[in-house]
Amino acid sequence: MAELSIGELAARVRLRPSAIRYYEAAGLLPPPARRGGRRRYDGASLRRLSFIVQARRAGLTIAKVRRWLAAWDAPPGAGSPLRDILAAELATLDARSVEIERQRARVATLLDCRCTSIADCPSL
Amino acid sequence: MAELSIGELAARVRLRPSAIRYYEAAGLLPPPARRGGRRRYDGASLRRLSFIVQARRAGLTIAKVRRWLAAWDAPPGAGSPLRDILAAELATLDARSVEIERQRARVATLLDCRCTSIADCPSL
DNA sequence: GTGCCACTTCAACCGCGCTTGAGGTCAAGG
DNA sequence: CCTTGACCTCAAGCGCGGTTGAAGTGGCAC
Repeated sequence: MAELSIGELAARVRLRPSAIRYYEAAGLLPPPARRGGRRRYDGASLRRLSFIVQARRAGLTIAKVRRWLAAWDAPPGAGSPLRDILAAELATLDARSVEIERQRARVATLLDCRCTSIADCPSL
Repeated sequence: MAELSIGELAARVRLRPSAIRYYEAAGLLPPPARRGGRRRYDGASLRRLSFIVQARRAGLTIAKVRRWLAAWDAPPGAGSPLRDILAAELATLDARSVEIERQRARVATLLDCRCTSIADCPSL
């Protein structure tokens, strides 16, 4: 698995090649090595991409992921606000989590109560 | 608070009036009563809209919210798969929750480890 | 009456996150 | 040699979730 084509890489993270090219153009993935004009990826690319995919699935925007990776890629100690950025991300992740938990509670409530309309539900 | 204009209603849920008109056009909110051509909302509208806003903040798409409300609005017992739909929603909410928790763990890991690049992070 | 502001409709536009299509290249298999 | 298929670039298009702008109306204060 030393080297992967864009198609193989895409298959590993369940994306389409077009999405990977898009991420590259968006500055999330560095331009990879090429052979015969075609992109060749390695294990590091795969790990970075996996991280991006996870972040996207957790609801982060492309812009946030980019800022994040950029902070991470910056020379360590070069005044990078990495820890602040990460901490802020933790906070927004937690906020999302809270919203979801709230909605979950509402759904559970609706399942329990026998009211006939959301607008009239007494427990809402 | 018996009657609300669209602007007042919007203020209560921190939306813009345009978003409320959009929801109405999208079939999430029933066309309200009018006075002098202007929409007039009551407490039931407010509760329904609050529910919609919460659902959106929890990450549900407009289409899902619509299907959901539609199932809820259907005559009770008329073969409405309400409980199934709600159960499915619970599952997707839980799935989102898991993704977020995963990402949170990754972030925490990154904060802990001192690696210099995401691609090289040993604990990823 | 005359501002003025919130409201009305309708169509057009926007940013996001990709996907799709046109038109071309490259490498392998028969 | 020829086809097949994955790849390349670049531009355009799409679905979502609204926002914005134009052109007009309602109702209240002065």
